[in-house]
Amino acid sequence: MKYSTRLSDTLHVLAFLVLGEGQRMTSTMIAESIRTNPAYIRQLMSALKNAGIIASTQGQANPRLTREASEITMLDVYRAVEGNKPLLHLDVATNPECGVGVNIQLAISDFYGDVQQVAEQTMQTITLQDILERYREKLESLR
Amino acid sequence: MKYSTRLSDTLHVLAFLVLGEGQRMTSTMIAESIRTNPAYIRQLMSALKNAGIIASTQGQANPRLTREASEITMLDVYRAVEGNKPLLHLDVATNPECGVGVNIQLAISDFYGDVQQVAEQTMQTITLQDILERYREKLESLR
DNA sequence: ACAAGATGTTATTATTAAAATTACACGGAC
DNA sequence: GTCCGTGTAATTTTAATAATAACATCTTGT
Repeated sequence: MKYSTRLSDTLHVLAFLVLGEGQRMTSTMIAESIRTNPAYIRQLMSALKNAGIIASTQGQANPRLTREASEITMLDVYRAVEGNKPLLHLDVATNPECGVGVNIQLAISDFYGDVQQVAEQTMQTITLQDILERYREKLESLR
Repeated sequence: MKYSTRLSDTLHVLAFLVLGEGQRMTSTMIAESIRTNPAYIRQLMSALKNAGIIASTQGQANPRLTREASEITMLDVYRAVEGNKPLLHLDVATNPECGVGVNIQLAISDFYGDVQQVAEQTMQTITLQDILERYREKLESLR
């Protein structure tokens, strides 16, 4: 399949909202920056809205954060647009008649849980504010 | 796309080799446990061989670990079969004429690197031995 | 020598999750 | 009421993966 870029794209949307503060951002404008289509952007924003991260009003372009950028973590965004999708994937199609196979996958599952946990802990320490600051540093380093 | 189960499948292969110690495992036998086909198993084992984790001889079924199970980490296996594939994926197709877009992805990239690093550090602490022990615990807890 | 059965490798096809696209109901502002 | 926007569902296209097929090559046993 394709790799999912939902987290990247959604962080991009959020950063764009902050950077364009004051302006009323339409899904079409945002889509142009990401080089995708407005419907996809609206899908991502719909997920953000369900998660309580942004607010918006139908018919009118005025999406806005519901809390400070420093209070929105990468994990919040991941959960909003990827749900509980894990980073590593078990093989759930092993031979059920092979007890070895089934139980090995169960054992592996435990350790994948450990990896998932540290990844999520780290994602929880990274905020939209951090990303915006890093963005500004990138801009400055170009001069 | 499909989710990659190469890491899970390859750990499965390695565990199977240890558990069936003494017996000469053919790719066909292993494939039956994982419910897949022998050619796929041979591809995974070829990657393990290139990484120096197992040894084998052509024409003859005698794959074997080249070092103790306690010396083979989940990260070793990941690198062998997935290379440098990251867990989180940037969107590299953003609009290059939008400086905002490009630089935001660069900023995000830095933080993905942090997540990747803690995930890999954790994978490095998990050994094949750990998985085998957990497997045995799973078996016992069934009684 | 040669047949059987295994590995090692490449090429092709099928599967599947994701993004792209299309369509349209609905809301708000002029 | 028209225009432009959001919200959402359905469909199509794209791309990464596993499945499959094909075959060269090696090892052992007879």
